[in-house]
Amino acid sequence: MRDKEETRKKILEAVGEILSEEGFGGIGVNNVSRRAGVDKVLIYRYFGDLPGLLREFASGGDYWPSMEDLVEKAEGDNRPPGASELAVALLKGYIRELRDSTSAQELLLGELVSRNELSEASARKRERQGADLIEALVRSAPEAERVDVAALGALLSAGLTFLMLRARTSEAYLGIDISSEEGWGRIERAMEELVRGVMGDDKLEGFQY
Amino acid sequence: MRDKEETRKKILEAVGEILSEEGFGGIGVNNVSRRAGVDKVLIYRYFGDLPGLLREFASGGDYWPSMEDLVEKAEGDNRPPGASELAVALLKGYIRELRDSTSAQELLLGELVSRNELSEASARKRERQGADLIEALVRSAPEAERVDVAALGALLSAGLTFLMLRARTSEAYLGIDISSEEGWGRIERAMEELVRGVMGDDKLEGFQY
DNA sequence: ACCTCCTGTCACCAACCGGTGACATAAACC
DNA sequence: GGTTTATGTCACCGGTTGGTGACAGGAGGT
Repeated sequence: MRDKEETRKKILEAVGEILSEEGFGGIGVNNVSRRAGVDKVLIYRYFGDLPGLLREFASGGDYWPSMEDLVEKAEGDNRPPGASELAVALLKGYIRELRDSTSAQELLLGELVSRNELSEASARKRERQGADLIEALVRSAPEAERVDVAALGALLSAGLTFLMLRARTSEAYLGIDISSEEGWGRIERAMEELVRGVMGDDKLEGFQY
Repeated sequence: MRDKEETRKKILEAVGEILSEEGFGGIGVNNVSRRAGVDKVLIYRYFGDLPGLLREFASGGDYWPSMEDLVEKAEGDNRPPGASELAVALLKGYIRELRDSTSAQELLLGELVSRNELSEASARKRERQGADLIEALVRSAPEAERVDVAALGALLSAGLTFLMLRARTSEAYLGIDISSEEGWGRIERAMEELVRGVMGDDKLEGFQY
């Protein structure tokens, strides 16, 4: 009868380990309990069932880059420039952060393949963060009345996310080598061009003349 | 001792049915044989093992919209306009075709979640088709020297694909309602703006003045 | 008629899945 | 000290997975 909280922590940690090492498919009562060095019946006692465990993991996890991280990573040390630069920096920060976090990738993949389980909690959490981010971007973008910033952000971040997930099992996508830094450079540059083309300084320069 | 080819066909058809009705997760020797009304040992005799069956299904399937379909659906009845209009039309055709084909979605999802199985064959097939399409687009686009058309196409089609897969398990993404036609209208319009902003007629109009 | 070969049927395997009931044991309270 | 209560252990359940060996039966060749 040592430490209930300790055991709970070990179980939750095991979920994170499996997620980042074995992937979404490795999640299961038997595997989690084995990895945590704990009897699986404790999972049922402390979390109800497997979905309950995943729900708790998803709601309490720090597996996802916070909006503050992204903004910080995005702004760097120079003063806030135009909205297009901010958007580009945010998206770059997003994709770089995501490329480093295998558990975030697995979570994303899990949300894609099946609803119910851990999907809802983590999806809701990220949805809220993302919506905040978009809202902040809309506020700082004068062209928000002209273009649908939310839809643009959704489409571009979705594209980056898909290519990231895709890179896990495939080496190329439409001829782009998404397993190399060179390929990701092309992707980032294309993203930058797209953003600038729509809300970028091209048009601002035009207004200046 | 009736018809070996008939049995093979029934098995392959069962794979397709499961894919479109139960999803990628429903694929399995037992399930396939049950649905085909056939003993599962025949799967091993005729296809070696499960990966072999999936490989054969993926290589022989017509589950994927051909490039001709897309171009046809894209061009409609007016003469080929600018490259940006063609690109927009192609992407719209792609996403509409994909939204209708649940088996294509499942295949895509399967490629994302695990390599090896049916992923390689179908991925290679689509990769080839997609690369052809991009190549055709590059040829018809005078701005191909200025912008990386392949990277743009990859990013945008990836974004559309992700949102499509996402809509299967989630209702919203970054505040966009991806379960409604209204939300998809916003996505399509955003995509159109992005393409036009980079290789669009905005700039061409500018040149006319 | 006989023998061979191929198609199809059936029972079975070990390993896994999520989940449960019975029981030991150690701490906490009286 | 004795009793209660919560923590942890163990064996087991039915059902699923991918995969295999033995055998029936019908078609074709001789």
